[in-house]
Amino acid sequence: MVHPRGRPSKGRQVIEIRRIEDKPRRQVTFTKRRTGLFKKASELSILTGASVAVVVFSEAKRLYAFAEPSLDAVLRCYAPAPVHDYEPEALRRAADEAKAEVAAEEARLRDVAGKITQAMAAGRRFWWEAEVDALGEAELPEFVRALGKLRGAVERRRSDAMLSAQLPKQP
Amino acid sequence: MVHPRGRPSKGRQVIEIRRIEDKPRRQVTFTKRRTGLFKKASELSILTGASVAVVVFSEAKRLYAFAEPSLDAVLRCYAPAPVHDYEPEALRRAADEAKAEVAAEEARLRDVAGKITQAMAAGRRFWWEAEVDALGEAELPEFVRALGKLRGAVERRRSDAMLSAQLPKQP
DNA sequence: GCCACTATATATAAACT
DNA sequence: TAGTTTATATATAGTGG
Repeated sequence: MVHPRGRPSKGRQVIEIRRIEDKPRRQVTFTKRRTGLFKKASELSILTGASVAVVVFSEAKRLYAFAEPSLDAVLRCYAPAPVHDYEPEALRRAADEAKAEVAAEEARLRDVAGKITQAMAAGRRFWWEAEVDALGEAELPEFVRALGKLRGAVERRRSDAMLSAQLPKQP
Repeated sequence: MVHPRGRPSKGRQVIEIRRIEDKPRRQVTFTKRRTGLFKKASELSILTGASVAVVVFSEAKRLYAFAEPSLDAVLRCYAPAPVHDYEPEALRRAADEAKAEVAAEEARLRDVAGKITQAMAAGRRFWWEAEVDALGEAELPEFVRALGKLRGAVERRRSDAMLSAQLPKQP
């Protein structure tokens, strides 16, 4: 990089906040700012304990999403604490009760989730004017793949916890 | 503001990205960064034409949301073009009918939107997880049907009217 | 709790690879 | 088409009103 005369870069320039007409520039800006937005969302969640969800639907109809707390964080809340054999009967009974409570709450939340699913699917269609067929699996963007991986992690974590706790298995 | 000695401010300090334990500081940071996040989301949408939705739940269980395009913006897309006085009677009648239909659907859709918000609030830890399950389904929720109906009706009426009025092009 | 301020950390537009 | 660099615009931590 030789810049014998003049500056090596013009540095960041002011841009008006309105649609970027130049397509390549728009694409680059989309990528950079989407990354930045997700980072900010993550930091907000971590710093303040808020739950944050961000969904971005590009002009190219690609879906990107971020949500915190992550599945892992949620699991830490819901996974039963390891129960050791040497624990007193009273403690174990308490743990069992807590577990039942968790299971009930989980079921309730899943029910809500079902309703949310429908609403979100419908809402996405509405807000972003996606074509009906765009809702198909033509593209399984990174978000979906990531969630699939997380799901795997969920099950691993659960079975690990149960093994170490020597608890009877759950669905 | 008198600071005869020492700097008037320490300026922005580096902070680790982890939970802020001091409650008042956490609250202030939440407000500032939430504002910043929404601004970034807005800019991303405007600059690149992407659709963006951001939902934040504070620890205090308060809901903040941002969506672009907004419900209003989307409705503006579907609303029929303004009808001018010099337009033929047939066109104006069709446009009026379409407008009435739009108004009715709009009211209904607002109601659904409210439900979505509530559902998201209720299930904040699980909605994205639930969405994964929905991705394989080909079901058409009532919300989508309503939109399709609305759009179909508007377009049909517009083109019918255009034909009968023999107008050369759309606005 | 909400603005204003300042100094500084961070994000990013352009250029370039 | 994506990553790296540079200079600069923007966000924000800490402070006081």
